Amino acid sequence: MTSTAAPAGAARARVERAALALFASRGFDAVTADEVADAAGISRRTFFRYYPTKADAVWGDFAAHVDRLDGLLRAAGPDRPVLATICAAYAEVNDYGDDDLPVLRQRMRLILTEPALQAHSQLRYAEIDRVVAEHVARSTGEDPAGLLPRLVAASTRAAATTAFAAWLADDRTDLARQLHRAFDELAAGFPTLRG
Amino acid sequence: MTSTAAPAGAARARVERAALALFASRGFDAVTADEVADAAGISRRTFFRYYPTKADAVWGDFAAHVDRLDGLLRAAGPDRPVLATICAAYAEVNDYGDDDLPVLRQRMRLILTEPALQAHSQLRYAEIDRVVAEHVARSTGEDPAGLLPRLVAASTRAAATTAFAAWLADDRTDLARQLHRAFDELAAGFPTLRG
DNA sequence: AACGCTAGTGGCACCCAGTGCCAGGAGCAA
DNA sequence: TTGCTCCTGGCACTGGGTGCCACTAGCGTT
Repeated sequence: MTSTAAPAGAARARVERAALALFASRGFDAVTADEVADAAGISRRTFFRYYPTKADAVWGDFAAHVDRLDGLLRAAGPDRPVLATICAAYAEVNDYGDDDLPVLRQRMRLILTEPALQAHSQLRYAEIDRVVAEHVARSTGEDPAGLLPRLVAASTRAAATTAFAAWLADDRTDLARQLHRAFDELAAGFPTLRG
Repeated sequence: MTSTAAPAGAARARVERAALALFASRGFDAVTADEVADAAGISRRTFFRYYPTKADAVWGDFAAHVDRLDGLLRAAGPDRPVLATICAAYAEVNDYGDDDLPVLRQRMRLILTEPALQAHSQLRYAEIDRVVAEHVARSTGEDPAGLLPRLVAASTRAAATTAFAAWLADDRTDLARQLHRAFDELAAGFPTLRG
């Protein structure tokens, strides 16, 4: 594997691109794993070695994503408000270059739209929540399994996904702005509701 | 169907009880749909007519649940704070008698613990979010698809599920208290984080 | 050059969730 | 009895996911 004709992760990347394209054009359920494998030039069996489920092909290397988020949270100064730190970490982790933005849009549109992917996303979100809850626990000295860390993790993740949805619906605004809008509402206890 | 030997929904209830018991004792994935059907005394085919997926057998009549929530939100006075209304509605919908509490515990433990059910829950939560977001939209005059209604729906649902988790972890407190703790934190913008 | 080791690959068979189709059978009305 | 309707169960089929095994490519050893 170390150095075949193509570099190491090339096949994986090809699979991911093929999967995204097929799912986006024909719908997640209407595309079989065989078709994705064929389009990527590998066998069905190998496809399921790259990605344990069909849904995982949409997420790419999500573990690295979570690791980056974890690193950002651990590196954040303890003086900063916790919610601001989490918002900044979400924003930075999802700060793609202009070339990769269309891919991110396609990916998020699928995840937020297709029921099967929507369901699967909960499992991925749980990994994020774990990392965020641990950060809150470190910051406050509480048990990561306690109410507050879990609540902050779940709420901020709700804010993030809502921001993603708003960003998808409106092409003109950028993601960071939507994230800040959502987190500001959350941090202030939804002042708009009282107005 | 109108009146066979047993009342109409008896078979459905039997399926639900059998499913809950089997899933709780051996794990959701380790139990096949055939086994649940056998235990309930019906055929596999009929099982899938009662519940479209194996996971749905755990949720029982969830549509009625959502309808009740919707009714409570629509009936709430407009003078009351929105978050308080939502919290009260969540509490009332989940206010079971002492006899049914063990069933609720079993159900929620499965949903929050088993990965497959965790994933499936996202689809059910989406129905709740729709109803809550519409309520917020009615209260504020905004578009139900806008940022604020979606954000409030997602955040309050996060608070509710977190309260459920805390309730499951601690047998002594009741669910309503946990719901209020979580919603109070949320409504105040997590004051504990600043203390 | 021949040997063995290792790692990735693909084919095959299998299990299980979910679905479409069709053949009964129970109840009811005329 | 006949016809209609609704529920049920059996059967076959698709598709996701997995365990097993055989093959091959690369690489170091002798």
